[in-house]
This record gives sequence, C-alpha cells and structure tokens, in this order.
Amino acid sequence: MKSRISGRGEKTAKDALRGTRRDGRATRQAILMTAERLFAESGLDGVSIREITSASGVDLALVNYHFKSKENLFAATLSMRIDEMNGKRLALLDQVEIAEYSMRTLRDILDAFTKPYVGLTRKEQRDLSNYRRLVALVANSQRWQAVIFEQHYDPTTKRFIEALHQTLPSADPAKLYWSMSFFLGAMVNAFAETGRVDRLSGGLCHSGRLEDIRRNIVDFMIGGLLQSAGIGERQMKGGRA
Amino acid sequence: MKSRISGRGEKTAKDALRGTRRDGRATRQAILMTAERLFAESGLDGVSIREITSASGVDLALVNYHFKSKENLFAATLSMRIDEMNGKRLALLDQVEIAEYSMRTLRDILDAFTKPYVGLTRKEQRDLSNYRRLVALVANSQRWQAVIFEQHYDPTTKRFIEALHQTLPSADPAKLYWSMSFFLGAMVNAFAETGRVDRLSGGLCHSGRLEDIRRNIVDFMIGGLLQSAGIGERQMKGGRA
DNA sequence: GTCTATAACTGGATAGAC
DNA sequence: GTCTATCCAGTTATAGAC
Repeated sequence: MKSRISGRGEKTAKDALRGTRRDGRATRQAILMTAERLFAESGLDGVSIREITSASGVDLALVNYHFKSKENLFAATLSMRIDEMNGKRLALLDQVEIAEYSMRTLRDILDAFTKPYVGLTRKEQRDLSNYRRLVALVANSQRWQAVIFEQHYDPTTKRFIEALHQTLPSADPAKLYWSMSFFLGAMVNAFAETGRVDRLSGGLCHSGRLEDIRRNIVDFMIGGLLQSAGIGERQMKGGRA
Repeated sequence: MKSRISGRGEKTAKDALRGTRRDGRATRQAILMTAERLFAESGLDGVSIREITSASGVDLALVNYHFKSKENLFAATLSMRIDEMNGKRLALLDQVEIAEYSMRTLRDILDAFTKPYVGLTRKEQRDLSNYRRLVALVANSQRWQAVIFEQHYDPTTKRFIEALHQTLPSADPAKLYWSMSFFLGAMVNAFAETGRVDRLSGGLCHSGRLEDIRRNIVDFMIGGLLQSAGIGERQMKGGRA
C-alpha cells in the first residue's frame, strides 16, 4: 500500500510468485484463502481488492477475472465453506438414532451440529477460524441474510430443528425455533474468538479452547431448550446431567 | 450521491436546513442520530461521511469539526448509548433483592439486564433499534473489543455476573462466565432483528416482537445457566417453570 | 491465465472565507 | 459554528498486450 515507487526487492509476497504460471485453480484458491482471512478481520467494506491481491501474491486484475466482482468474491468465500459444513453436519445427523425424550439424542444432535463447526482435527480447527469469524459478522448483519443464509444455511438448520422436534414432540414449535435461534447467536459469537470472555473472567476462560466451549455450549443449549419447552427432568430419559 | 449537478430544488434534506444557524449541540445530535442508523445498517466502513451529512442535512465539514474523525464519530454513537444503558441496568439491578437459589432472583437479575436493552416504553423500543443492531455488529468483531467494550461495557457486565454468583454460590465461576457469554451472544443476535428466525419458522416467530423475545431468552438463559452449573430443580426455590 | 496501464470515481480530511 | 473549495490517496473495474 505504501510505496508504489519501491526500489526493486521489497514487494515480497508478489515478487516471490511473479511470473509463476499457475493453473488458475491455484490462483483462485490463493485469493479465496487470503480474502477469507482479511474479510474475517475487517468485513467486506474494510478490505480492498488491492490488500487481498498483494497479501496473496496475485495480480490485482485477477480477482475480477476469477470472481467477477468483490461482492461475488465475498459470497464465494462463504458459500464454499458453508456447503462443506452442511455436508459434514448432515452426515453426522444421519447417524443419530432419534429416541423421544432422550438426553442422549439431544446431545447427539447438537454434537452433529457443533463438531464440524469446531473442526474434526487439530489442523481443521485452525483452518476454520477465519470462517467462524466471518460467519459471526454475517450472522449479525441484515445485509447477507437473503443472499447467503437463506440459500446456503437455512435448509440444513431446518433439518436440525426437525430432529429436535422429533426428540421433543410435545414441545411448542415456536419455542424450538427461538431456542435454536438463541443457540445459533450464542454459538457464532462464542466461536468468533473475540476475546471478551477471557477479559471478563480475568483469564479463567479461554476463547481459544474450542472443544471446551463446544461442550459448554451444548450443555447450555440442552438446559435452555428444556426450560423453554417446559420439559422437566423427570420426563427425560438419561437424567439431566 | 448521484447528481452533484442537480438543478436547484432537489438536495432536499440539506436545503431544508441550509443556512439555519444551529447551536452546534443540535448539529452534533443530528449527526449522531443519522450516523447511528447508517452505521447499524452497513458498519463503519460501509458508510461514508458524505452519506451521513447529506442524510442529516448537515455540511460535510461539520463531522470533522464536531467529532475530529470518522472513527471517533463511530465510537461516540456507541459510547453515548452504552453509558445510558449502563445507568438503567445498574439502577434496576440495585433494586433486586438477592436470595440464594431463588428462581425469582435469577429472573429479576436477567430482567434488569434485558429490559433496558429492549426499551422501557414503546417509543424507546423503536428508538433503540439501531443501537441494538450496532451492538450486534460490534460484539461480533474483534476490532472494537478493546476500544469500546472493555471501557464501557465490561464493568457493568461484571456486576451482573457477580449478582448471578451470589444467587448461585455453589456454581463454578467458569461456568457462570461461559453462560453469561453465551447469553450475551444470543441476546445481541436476537435483538438485531436480522429476520432469520422469521424465515426459519415460516412466520411463526417474529424478530420484531421484542418483549416476547425477551421473555423467551430469559427463560432460555435460566435453563442453560442451571444446566451448566449442574444445579437441579430440587435445589431451587420457586420451581423450575 | 496473467500482467500493465488507466479510466472513472469515491474516500477522509482540512484551509480559509464567512 | 458553518460552508466552499480543494487536495490527493485510494477505490473498483476493465481494455488490451503478452
């Protein structure tokens, strides 16, 4: 960004790859990865195409060549990830045996939803961190609801709500929708690693301990859901804890 | 934005107020109100100073005169609201009589936190809607955590966590912090009125019914909190429902 | 597919008249 | 306190050479 008149030998990222004929597939990927990271930090409007291309060692013009526009690139970073996520979540959900009023089933359903979001391996956990930040931004704005969420996220989310309803057939559907909605709000925020809980707790809680958070939030959701639906411990199989 | 060369008689907002010598206090306020609305829609980087001034009928140069910079204006819209909010929340919290393991106390504490956020009168409810949207954006990004949340929000939030701890003295503090964190994530998202729950539920739930949401989320939090802390219904005074 | 060059424009900020 | 005029860095996007 600074010196356009840089004496040769300091446009590092770009120089390293200058002239390398890549196959286009690799260029696309390099742009996507860098864009995801920068968008996650500053949002669509907080990042310029120039920042993305210079950070990924790609020529400025190639973003528009591969993605048509900046908005389109933004949507592409998200929908790519979301579609993968949906696949993993639904695969796990399909393995859940639904038993009515079963504590175990509730936990299995919520595990199927949250485990792929955290990442199934250590490497994947790190790899998904920018995606989770990005989702938190998008889930809390109006702007992308229709464009991205409705098409990519809603169908899978509905499948999970149905599964919860099958497990708790006497529950008021409206309460289920609200519970799921609260759960999603809590989840995207908790996994965005804003660092707030670390500060509030004086270091007692770590926003980077993802699997810890996951277990805590599943417990929290189970309690909230049952309370919302007015279902007491005696009605549940498997005990409350 | 469109026609700079507009023939006289169509720069409406600005013309209506042109030349009106205001006392500066009024100008400041006009800028703040418009800025809050536009920032809530599109975030800091999605809005230009020109959009703010032209929408509020104020001269372009006055933003920098009154607020020094755009970032500073953004912080000002938030801190003004947050400080008011803290006052109302703490005033209500001070009236809560803390009784250990009391369902009633838990509900009073959470009411004290959520009621001012929704707004105490109909008018206030509408008036706060842009603020709630803005909070949702900010709470889910890293960028403003240190600048705004640490200074303005954290001290009050800690007071509420203490109150919860006094009500549930046997609860693991870490579980309390996590529960509060999940609750905050759920709350800011739910009150941002993104419309997602309306869509997911096929119109069964309305993200605009704020008092409805408030009661639901307080229930949800109570259930989640008790589940997280491993406190069963028999230990609580006042019953679970 | 990649890169250069540039068009066409918008952005925040400020100096200085009133 | 307000407004005009202006600076100029930075923006997306594309035409056209390679």
